[in-house]
Amino acid sequence: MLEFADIQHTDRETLFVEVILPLAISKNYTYRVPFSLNDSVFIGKRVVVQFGKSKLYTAIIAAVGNQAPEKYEAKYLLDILDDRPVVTGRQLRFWQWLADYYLCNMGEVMNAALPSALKLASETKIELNKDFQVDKSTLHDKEFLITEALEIQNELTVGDIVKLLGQKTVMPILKSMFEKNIINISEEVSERYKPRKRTFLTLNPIYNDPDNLRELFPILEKRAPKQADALLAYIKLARTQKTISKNELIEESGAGDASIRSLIEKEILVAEEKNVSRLYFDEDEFSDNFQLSDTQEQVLNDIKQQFSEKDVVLLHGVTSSGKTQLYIRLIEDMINSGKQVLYLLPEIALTTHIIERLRQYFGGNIGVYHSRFNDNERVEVWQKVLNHEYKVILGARSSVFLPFADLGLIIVDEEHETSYKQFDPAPRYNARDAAIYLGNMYQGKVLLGSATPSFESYYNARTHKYGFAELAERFGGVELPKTEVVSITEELKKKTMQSHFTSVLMDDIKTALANKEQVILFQNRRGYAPLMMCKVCAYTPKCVNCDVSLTFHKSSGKLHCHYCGYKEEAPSICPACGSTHLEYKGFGTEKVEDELSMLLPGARIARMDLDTTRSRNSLQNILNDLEEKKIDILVGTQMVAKGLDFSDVTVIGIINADSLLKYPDYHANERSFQMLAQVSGRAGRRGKQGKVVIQTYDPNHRVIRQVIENDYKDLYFTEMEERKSFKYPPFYRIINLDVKHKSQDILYNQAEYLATELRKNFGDRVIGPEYPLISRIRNYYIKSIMLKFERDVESINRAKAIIKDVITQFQTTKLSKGAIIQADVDPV
DNA sequence: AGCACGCCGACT
DNA sequence: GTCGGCGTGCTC
Repeated sequence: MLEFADIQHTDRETLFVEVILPLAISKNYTYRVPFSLNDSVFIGKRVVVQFGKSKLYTAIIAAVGNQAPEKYEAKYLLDILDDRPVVTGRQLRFWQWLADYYLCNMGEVMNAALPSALKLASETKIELNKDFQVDKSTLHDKEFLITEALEIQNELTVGDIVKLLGQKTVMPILKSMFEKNIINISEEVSERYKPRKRTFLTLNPIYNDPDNLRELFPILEKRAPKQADALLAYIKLARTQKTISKNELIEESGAGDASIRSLIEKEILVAEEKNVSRLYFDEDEFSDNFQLSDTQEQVLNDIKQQFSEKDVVLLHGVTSSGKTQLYIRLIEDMINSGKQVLYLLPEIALTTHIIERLRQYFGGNIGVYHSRFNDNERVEVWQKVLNHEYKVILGARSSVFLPFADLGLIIVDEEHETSYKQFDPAPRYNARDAAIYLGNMYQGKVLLGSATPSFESYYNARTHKYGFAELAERFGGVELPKTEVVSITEELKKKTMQSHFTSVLMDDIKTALANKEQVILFQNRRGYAPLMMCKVCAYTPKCVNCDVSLTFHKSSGKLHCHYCGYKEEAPSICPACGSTHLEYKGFGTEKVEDELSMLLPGARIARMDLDTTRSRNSLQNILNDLEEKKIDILVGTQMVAKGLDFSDVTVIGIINADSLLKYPDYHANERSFQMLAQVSGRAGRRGKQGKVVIQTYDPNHRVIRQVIENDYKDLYFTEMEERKSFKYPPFYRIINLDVKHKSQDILYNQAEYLATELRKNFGDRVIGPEYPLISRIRNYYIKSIMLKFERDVESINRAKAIIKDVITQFQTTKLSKGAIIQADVDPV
């Protein structure tokens, strides 16, 4: 802490800083800089400030000035945490853009951007005042309890005391105890980042002389064979890597810690303790160069060519076309020109072999960043990006926030993935879109890659806003899967259906099983049956919160709401008329699994949907089982489509394509279509051509017809061909708004009000709030409004201004403190 | 986000 | 009467 005298008795200029606090508040706050820190204030450094009554926060300096605020007395800055800024000016501009674009506060962006180890918040610590003896008999019960606890524990946090007393409001008690001098209350901030230490071993230089080494071995082998083993292992390791840690040696040699310690005592090995990175990297040189196929080579040149004119290029490459190899070439080019590369992947893909594959190529140059890393690891990556130690970052969506110095290229793989969008806490950003802006800030290039590009990106490519490149064949000449459309109606007529399975699909499944190959069946509904209905009075159980019918789950025996999670016991008699004739309509994955196991008793069937993957490791377990061929048939929802590499799946069955293709809403239809294409892309690997069986009641559906007419080529590919000529409606940009409030009535008014305001400007482009249903999550009712535009930036900005205005109105009217929780726009 | 203040109902 | 609930407003 600084002394009062320090401030008063210097005659230098008084500085003020504006800081970003890691809170959901709309303004930056101004603090006065003590003279002692005048030389060290700098934009982007972290500082400690007191905000509110007692809390200390880590804030980021956003601006420095010398103008004293007029309306209030600024508090002093308490401390500066960094010698050098941890956040660059460019990052701060990126944060500002993100906050504006996604309608949130800078503090919220800061929370998402900084690894939490860099944001220390204070812990309120309570201790006994040792200079003061209390007469315990004068204390109230609660005060007595706290005093007793402190005598044993020395130090408690506010949280501890809440638990101790079993009541929520403890501050008044603490306050009075502080005033009575019984306790001390202190706020402490502590650095949470701790470097990791490791012992490294080197051979005593004497033994670099082979003669000395040769003398040593027989002695060791006789007296201490374990030590000899260890030494041998060391020499073996030293051939392939520069540094050898103690742990590695123990693992390699099978010798114990003791043997290695005696080697150190005998001065054969030299131990040295070093701060070590928590991040794995090996020093292996890049593996032998692979060869690009002619097609790949062409496409690579095509992309480079387009980068000379366009900042963003969309690469549409069918599954297994070798996109990653193109990425590697582009990354190599960037590294050679000294620039950094950001390689974005959806969360789920980061668990796979991609990381390993890239590490092989780029060794210590590559950093991996995602949310499963612990905080210390994340800070290390952050620092290494800041210090230019990493040239390539492989990461999930949050890696767009890393402090790049010179970003030359961003690759967004699986560009269409919805997991690039953050939903729950603000900022509700889409990393793909943010990456495009980021690329622009650094004057770098952005490559969007996907086997099933999102429709927005595809549109942008088609209108020449983005460049476009195509990889239309699979790498290594593997054939694309053959697609067969089967009419359920026909098979019903011929009476060849078995439960939900056509004879065609059944035969294919049986053939696959006979060949020890695997099958994936896709049914985009979980549960057993999505609807229960009384045969007599047509009563359907509905969710008490949301306006949807409840889905029957056989595993729980309950009716579930898929919107809000509400559950109730499935009735055995109709609650409306008392009839016992209740029937289940439609079917979900549970039922498919159920019926299939009756038809194919020998097959090992597993199910993959939200219900079976809810617990931590279950998804991984299912994938492992599939990999190890412990599963013959996997029944699943859209989850089975998500970029997973299944080894021996040769047959994909779409149980009912109509459920995907008949949404009333154009956008939902697009998404379903994409899903269909993604699922189909999973068929056939490792030299085997796959087969996709699409079951439908409606073989005349546009999409289905197209599959047939296009000679069973890759489904998505043909659809995209179709779209080139814009036979189908133009693409919309959408603003999605979710309004939430605890009271249903107020929510309704708010949603109506917002919609009315927007309608004044945009008329019938505003959809809702009647469109989707009110849903209820925890204590909040949520209602969605949608705004559709033909692509027109000016309208979007106007709409955003109106939305911002309404948000402020909501915040300032006492009537309703509901918030617009989401406002999401396509990239501009 | 915290935390205080103020208003209300329900308990020793 | 006060304890504790919750809504509202403020924090440089």
